[in-house]
Amino acid sequence: MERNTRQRSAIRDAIAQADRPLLPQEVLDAAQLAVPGLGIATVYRTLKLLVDEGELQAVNLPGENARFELVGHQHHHHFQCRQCQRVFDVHACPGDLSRLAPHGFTVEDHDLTLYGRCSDCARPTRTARRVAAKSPKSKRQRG
Amino acid sequence: MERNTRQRSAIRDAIAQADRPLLPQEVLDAAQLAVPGLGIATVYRTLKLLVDEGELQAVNLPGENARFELVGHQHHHHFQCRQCQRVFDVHACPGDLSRLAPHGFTVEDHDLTLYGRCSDCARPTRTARRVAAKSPKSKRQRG
DNA sequence: GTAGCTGCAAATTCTTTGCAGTTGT
DNA sequence: ACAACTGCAAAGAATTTGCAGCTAC
Repeated sequence: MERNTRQRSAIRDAIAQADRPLLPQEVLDAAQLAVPGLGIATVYRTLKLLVDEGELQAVNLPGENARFELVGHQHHHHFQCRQCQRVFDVHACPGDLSRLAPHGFTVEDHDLTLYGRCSDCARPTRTARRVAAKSPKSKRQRG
Repeated sequence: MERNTRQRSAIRDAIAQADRPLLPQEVLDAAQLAVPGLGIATVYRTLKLLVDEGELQAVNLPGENARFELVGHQHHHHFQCRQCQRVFDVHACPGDLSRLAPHGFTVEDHDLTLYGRCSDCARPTRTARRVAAKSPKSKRQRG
């Protein structure tokens, strides 16, 4: 049976209180405020467990490490700001995309990621653009 | 100035002759047929170089390692078969998706991946479903 | 001849796993 | 009690990098 430990609560809380999907390292940083000794291995183990239970879902953006968020809303997509690199939920969906697939292919699902500027970074020239730097930079493609 | 080596030609050819985006390891396997001593480091270095030159583009699917293909066609998307795991190009596009973004957000681009069954694997009950297994299985999420 | 390229191996980064000790229930 | 959980460190996998030798041009 699943236990209720300080570590697990801290990890749950960190994700529940975030307004966007978090990287495992971000989860660790946040959860360590409550449980200083928390290790990254526990974070990974707990994330996997909570995903398997259906409490969390992984958000995999191209060229980025997996992020995690509460399931809450069913089908939705994501938006990544090209300036601050943060990822936001998009609760809209283009709908049925079966027509896009080649003949003979069956479409069961889809993933969509929008790229651009978030409202904080979109401001033209007025306010100095703040670079949030909440998410560590990635190292792979699409940089 | 860029040189024309056996290794580089083999890597170019491997990708040019593939009918789908290839993983670095798949590029290595294919290119080693022409240049047996080829090392994986050279493949990575060459892929990065060719991407920077605009000759190749990286195809990043959620939870999968990056694949590489010729640029050729501009904007297109991808389809991954949930049975054989192979990835195919989709030359259709849903078009402008700005409307999906939250207020204040600016959409500059998008990535779309369709999931389902490819024409080989879609067959209902008739032909036995062949599991291609051309692409090594990944280990991360969405498995 | 020399700068670019290559293979090898070591280094990095992200994630998983083995193990012994800790802790919910 | 006892299995689940945890931290640590080692193991793995994917990718990058240092370096000395090779090779196009």
